[in-house]
Amino acid sequence: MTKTIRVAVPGPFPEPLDYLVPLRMPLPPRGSRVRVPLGRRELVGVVTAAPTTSNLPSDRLRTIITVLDDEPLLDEEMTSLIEWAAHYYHHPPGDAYLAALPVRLRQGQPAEPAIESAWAITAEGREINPHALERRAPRQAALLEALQAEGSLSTARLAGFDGDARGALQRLVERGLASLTQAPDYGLILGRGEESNLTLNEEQVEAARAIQPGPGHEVVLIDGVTGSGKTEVYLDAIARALTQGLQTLIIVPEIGLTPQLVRRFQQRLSGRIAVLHSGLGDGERLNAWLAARAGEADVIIGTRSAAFVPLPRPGLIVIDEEHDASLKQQEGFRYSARDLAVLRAHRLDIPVVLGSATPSLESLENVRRGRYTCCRLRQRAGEARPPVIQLLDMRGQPTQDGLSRPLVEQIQRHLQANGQVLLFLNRRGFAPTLICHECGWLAECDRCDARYTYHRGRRRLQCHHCDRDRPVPHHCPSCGSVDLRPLGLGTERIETALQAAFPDTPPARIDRDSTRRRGSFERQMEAARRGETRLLLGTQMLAKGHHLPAVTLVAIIDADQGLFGADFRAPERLAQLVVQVAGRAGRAERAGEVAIQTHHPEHPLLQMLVHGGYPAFAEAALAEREAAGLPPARAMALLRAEATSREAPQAFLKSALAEAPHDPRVERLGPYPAPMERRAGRYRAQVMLQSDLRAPLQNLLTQWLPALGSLPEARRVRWSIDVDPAETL
DNA sequence: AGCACGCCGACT
DNA sequence: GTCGGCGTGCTC
Repeated sequence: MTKTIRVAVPGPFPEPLDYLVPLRMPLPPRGSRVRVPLGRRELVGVVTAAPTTSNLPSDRLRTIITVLDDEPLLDEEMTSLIEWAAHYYHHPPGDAYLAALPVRLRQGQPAEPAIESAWAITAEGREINPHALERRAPRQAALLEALQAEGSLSTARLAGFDGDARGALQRLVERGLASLTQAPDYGLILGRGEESNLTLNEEQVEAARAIQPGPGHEVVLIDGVTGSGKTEVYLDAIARALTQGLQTLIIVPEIGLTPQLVRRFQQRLSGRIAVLHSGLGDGERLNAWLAARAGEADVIIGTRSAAFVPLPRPGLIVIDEEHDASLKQQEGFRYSARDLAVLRAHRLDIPVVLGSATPSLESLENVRRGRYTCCRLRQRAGEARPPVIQLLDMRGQPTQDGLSRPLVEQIQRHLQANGQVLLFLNRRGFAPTLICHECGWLAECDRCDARYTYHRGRRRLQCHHCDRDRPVPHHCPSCGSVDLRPLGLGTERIETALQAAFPDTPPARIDRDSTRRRGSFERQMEAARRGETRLLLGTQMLAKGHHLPAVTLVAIIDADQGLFGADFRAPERLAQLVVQVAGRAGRAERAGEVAIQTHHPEHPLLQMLVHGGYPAFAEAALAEREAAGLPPARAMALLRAEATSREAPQAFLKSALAEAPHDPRVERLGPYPAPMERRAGRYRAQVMLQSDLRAPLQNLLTQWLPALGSLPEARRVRWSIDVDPAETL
């Protein structure tokens, strides 16, 4: 009798599909991969169950092609985590399963690490004096000497020897002096476990004490101002996990996973470290993942997708910069790495640490409700004093390409005092658009409800919302005038203005355009760290986690764009940005200054930040969300739709809403057009669902969504659901 | 999602 | 007469 198994295959299937396993094959257990036929394709899927019966008659079931893993690739903890996430985020389980695996495993390649060949010294080889060989076989002698010193030589190491090293080694093998060995190469980094030269201060000791790796679940929020040494607290806790023989998973935002951070972990921790980031090749990713699964890696540092790394001996999970929006996947399987990590820690019964200088309102709300323990770190290292924030009122001020007089003078002062200045503007290019001075024509993208950004260096107009890129017109397409002028501010323009204002201090511009080349971002930051660059200017990239100890002045060129954003989280983002950027200043003995240029100095958000800092802002923002009935006070989900016609998304959402089960506890808003209705040639609209409690909203979605696919209007749109959206755009 | 089938328009 | 456009439907 043949057996039936349930297989999660990639595709829009709400449930795994059933297949037969022929008698000659071993029955693959839950969590192992199989290759299966689907239509006329062959796919890799993950076994989720071995049911006794199928919903379909067995003559309609097809037979699996091969069993790819005899042992489960994913243990029960992983399979149930993935299934929970697929259910919670209303994403097809097959896609969720495959998204959780490294590409190579998704493609059906064996779950085996790279094998490294190496030549090892034999007992006999140790006894021989290499010089005895020297005359007739100098190459063998050199290699034997190296083998005696190093124990073994990897293939890569052979490059350091002259001539035919392989041949000479072969000779040594024949003489029984060396042997060819094969060992898995997980590509792990070996920690050096060096002692710290600084001791934890009182606050840090208390925070570290709140984190007890190993059995016992607790969520610890480390609310620590920049420079307060959050990382030292992590390192202390990770070191204790290591001594207990337990693994630590550290999740950091994409931009925060720098070589600098990895070096620091390597220097201070004593275990074997696996790093998982986007720059890795498929093979390296697979190795790191397998190292974690095999328990070979003691510490795993990774970005969002590392939330799905298997941990056979888990002891601790750390989420750094827990407020960062990049921890939420923005398309496809829209999971939050932070929320999943907290869930995992709960299920594994281990502690999880959330760290941030500007915690998310979600986490602060959890602290308020007593779900999370909060440790505050207010003391900055080296007695550095908190920066002084001041608002520069731009109203009626003459400006030179966005720089007001007072700001120019302030920069001057800092440069003369041998300080370092960092200017921040969250818009790259020269100007956000080009305008005709004669008729007012604006360079607008024809595929988006947005303007072209003028890039003067490249002499192009570029749309930052789609891939459009075109030459700058010589004259106005509307009236023919040649008087086309840049309108608004971008980093290129500020760079020009700085060059003019400070001819003796060349500015370094750091944005996506200037750091396109591989490694150039790191190089520029390194130059800044050494103090070679005194004047830095850049976007978001500049704000995150890079230590620039000599910065004395930080300027935010334009705070106004963040004050009036369409997204309800825009103020939160601005506040976080201001605080993070401000944290770059005054880390050494000098107190830093922060200058914020704005046309709305009286704005309550800015006032709050200047006078009460982030805690005051967060408290006010939480109260506001409560009053407005927005997250984290209430649960939210977004049904989005997009199509090439303006009507189709609206029509789909309308009939979708008509199908929605009625529940007075779930509020519905819309359909309404997305804040930027047209993007990359597609019109977008959405429906917002909100509820005081998660459960009714979840239940409604569970009942509602399966029916949406069969709506006639659904075929004219691309639609998706976003649970706990990070952005409502 | 991917891939077939099928039914209408312009072309070697 | 065919090549190919993308609407429609299915995959255990």
